[in-house]
Parts: sequence; C-alpha cells; structure tokens
Amino acid sequence: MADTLKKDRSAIQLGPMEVPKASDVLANELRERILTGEFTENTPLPPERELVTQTRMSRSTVREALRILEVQGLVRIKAGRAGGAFVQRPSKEAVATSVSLVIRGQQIRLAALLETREAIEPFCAQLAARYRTADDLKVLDAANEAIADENSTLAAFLQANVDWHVGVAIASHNELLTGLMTALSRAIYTATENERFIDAEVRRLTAKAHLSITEAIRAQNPEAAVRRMNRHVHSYAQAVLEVEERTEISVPDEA
Amino acid sequence: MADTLKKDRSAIQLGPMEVPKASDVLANELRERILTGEFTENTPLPPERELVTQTRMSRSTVREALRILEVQGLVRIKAGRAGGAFVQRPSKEAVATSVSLVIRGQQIRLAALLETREAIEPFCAQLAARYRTADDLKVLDAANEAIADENSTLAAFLQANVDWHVGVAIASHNELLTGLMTALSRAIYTATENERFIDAEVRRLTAKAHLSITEAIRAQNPEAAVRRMNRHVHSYAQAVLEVEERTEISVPDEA
DNA sequence: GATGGTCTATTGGTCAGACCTAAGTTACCA
DNA sequence: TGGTAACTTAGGTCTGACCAATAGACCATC
Repeated sequence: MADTLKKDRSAIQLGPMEVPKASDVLANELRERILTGEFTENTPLPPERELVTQTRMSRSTVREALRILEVQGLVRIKAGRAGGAFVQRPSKEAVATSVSLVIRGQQIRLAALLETREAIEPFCAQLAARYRTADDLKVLDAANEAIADENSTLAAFLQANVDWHVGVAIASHNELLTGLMTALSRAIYTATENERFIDAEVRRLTAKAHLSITEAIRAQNPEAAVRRMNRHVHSYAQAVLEVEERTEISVPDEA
Repeated sequence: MADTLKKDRSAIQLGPMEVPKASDVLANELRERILTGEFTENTPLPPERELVTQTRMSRSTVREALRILEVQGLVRIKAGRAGGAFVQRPSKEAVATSVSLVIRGQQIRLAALLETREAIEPFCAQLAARYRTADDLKVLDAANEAIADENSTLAAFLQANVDWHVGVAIASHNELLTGLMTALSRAIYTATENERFIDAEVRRLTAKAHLSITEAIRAQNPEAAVRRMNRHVHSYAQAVLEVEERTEISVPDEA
C-alpha cells in the first residue's frame, strides 16, 4: 500500500531546475543583444551606475555581469573618463585561451596535440594557398628567415617556428582554424621546449620543409601545399614520438 | 641647465606599464595553482570570507576573481552550506562555448563552418576507427537508427545527425577535437535548421553514408573511415552551398 | 518508523554607500 | 600660446550589512 503510494507520487518527474543568478540574467541579456548585432562593435555600453538605475540591480551585480562578458571576450573595459564597457566580437584570442586552458588543465598528451595538428594544419595550408594575400606571405618569409639562422638559440628557433605555423593559419583566413592553431602551437612549443631532439639536422629539415610549403602557398597551389604540409607535420610528429618513447615517458611524470 | 637635467632624467627609459587589477592578480594566482595540479579536481577553495582575510582584499575583489575562474571553467561554485568554489578542469564544454561565441559573434559564413568541418572530421573518423570502444559504437548505432526513421520531424533528424557526428568525435578520444566538433555541429545545426534543401533524398543519402562510415569504424579500418567521411562531409557541403547560391545569399543579410 | 517541519550554522548572492584612481575637459593664468 | 590646475566622469576597491540556499540535527506527527 505504502509502496504503491510511493510509486504514484514519484511518478511525477522533475529534473533539477536552474535558478539563474541575477548577474547571469544581466549577462545573458547583454550577450544576446551583442551577438545578434543589436550593439555593433565598439558601441559603449551605459556606465555601470546607469545600468544600476536601469536594471535596479546593485552595482556589484552589474559589475559581475560585465566581468563575465569581459572574460568571454564580448566587451573590453576601460577605466577613466570616457571609459566603460565597449562591445567587442570574440575573436581567435578567446578560442586560443580556452583551448590553452583545456590543454593545460587536462594534461593532454603530447601525442594528442600532434595528432590534432595533423588533422588541422594540412587543411590550413590548402586554404592558405587559395586565399593568401601579399601580407600573409611577408609574415611567412620573415619567419623562414629567422628559422634559417643556424646561430639562433633554441628559443628563437621555436618561436620562429610558431610564427610560421600561425602565419599559415592566418593566411587561411579562417578565424576558427587560426584560433585553434595558435593555441596548439603554443602548447607544442612549451611541450617540446625541453626536448633534446631538436638538433641541427632537425632544424635544417624544418627550414627546408617550410620553404617548400611556403612556395606552394605563394604559387597558390593547394594540392602541393596540403601534400607537403601533411608530410611535414607527420614526420615531425613521428620524430617527437620516437624520442618520447626512447626517453621512457619522462614528461607526463612531472604532473 | 634645466634642459640637460631633463635630458639626463629621460635617459631612464620605461615602457608603458601594465597595472593589473587586484581581481586579476588573485585570479591568475589561483589559476596557476589549479593548472599546475596543486589543487586537484573537486578540491574546495577556501570560503570567500576566508580568502578575504588571507589576501587582505575586499570581498567584492575576491568574488570577481572567482567569477573569472568560473567563466573560464576552472571552478564550479555552489551556494549554501558546504558550498563554495570547487576546482574543476576545463573540458570540452569550455571550448565549445567559446567557439560558439566566436561563430555567432563573427557572423561566420556557413561556408567557413563547413570548410572547418571538412578539415577536422575525416581525421576524427580515422582516430575513431583506431580507438573506438564498444560504448562508442552503441552511440553511433542509436543515432543511425534515429536518422533512418523517415517519419521523424526535421528537428529530430538534425538532432540525430548532430549526435552521430559528435559521437564520432567522442570515439576519437581526443578532447580537443571533440570540443571543436561539438561547437561546430551545433552551429551547423542552427544554420541549416531553416534550410529547405533537406528532403527525403538527402536524408536517405545521409543515413546511407553514416551507416557505411560506422561500419568502417566498427571494423577498425581507418583508411576506409577517413575516405568515406571525407566524401560525406564534402558532398554535404557542396549540397548546402549550391542551395545557398541558388537562394541568393539570404542568410547573411539578416545580420 | 517514515515523513515532514523547525532551527541553526555556513556559505554564496545582493545591496547600499563611500572613497580611490584613471583619464579626458575646461578654464585660467603666465 | 602653452601649460597646468581644477573639474568631471568613469571604473576599481573597500566596508558592512542583510538575503537566500543548503546541510545537518532535532523534533513532531501520523
């Protein structure tokens, strides 16, 4: 009897309910208006105290809402007179930082990073070959020059390396891919920073590969670009992983 | 005299300096400690009032710092007794939301989304064929079943479609790719939601392609998986773009 | 003895008001 | 005319108070 009663009563099912915080409500409202284009780029939002009177919320609530939007890259906040919150469209930076957080936070294996780069970068090269501008090529050439300098430090080499890879992504003119590649490159940079496998030979091969890919992009030859980039990142990944194996996985331990 | 004095004094050169906000300082400090693993998952941070006494900052400053970390997905905040800020590792959700923001905010062309998917998804399929588990296959099979139902609504079809694509990404066991694909799929879903080109024929072809790719993944045949997925997403993109052209770019106008 | 009410302690959420600091604007004086 | 002092506007921080949600202990009722 009691059992059936219990069954009857628990037949009514309710999921856990959301009770949004006041600051979230404000943030959501503003976010929607920004994303739908109601506020265009660089539009100044009303001053905090004005928002307080409009929304009848307290200033701390208003400020927390603005802080949320700031972290999400939707507004940029300046202090001082004529300051305030200015509408911004989130760009690759927002993607790059969040991806970096995931990479660092999840202690993602170097292998997975390299894998992901193998997925994305050949396609970037292909798009770059189609859509590259003269400015894009300048960036790549500058990076190539820095890479070719055999007397530079390891740090300088790696930085130039990152610059080149990000440069290719930028040349693809796809903000999504650019953001991902920026984060990936940074992560791979720090992961390989202490690697001892980057010797003169590796540097020479890298420089050569980059040059050849750059030429394909310059010549607007997508097929060659994708093919060469594929080979480049794949062989680089192989090389890194070989060293990783030989040195008995010493990196993951430091977590 | 005054001139030389002035010159001497301006010999000391200082660049523009950054004056970080107090809340940023706290947020950065906590973020580093979380990311380096000093605080493990689910560790409760001290209560706000405790942080106030420890840091000698005001409560509003402490709260803004916590809000920053919350938005970045580094802590989860619960109210009430035994509540507080609990350490969390940012996951694919964080990537998905920030990518969604960029997609919505930049009013990214549907073409670019499809392009990006063409870059990523074949590689996901390849990895899925290598690393898929039995559970992964169950998800794909369930989605395929829903897709095959010819009497379902358009919304149901698209949802099942998303489930399948995300399922493939999950089967790749790469958090990065999974996060990106989740965001991408959602965006493509909403972008194609109102499209009239999804007729019975498209649904039939989609179901067929998904089945064939699923089989390649089940058989752990990476080559077939990547080839079939490539063809699938490419032809889908072509179909969408053809409709786009025919209907004279009506979507971008509503921005 | 299971259900539900009440109390209390803890902790985040919100509010109000004050003051500090950054940065344009204006006015005034040398 | 040019520089600087005063003013104004806006965000940044602090203080202290109270509200709201929640967990746990205890008690009342059926």
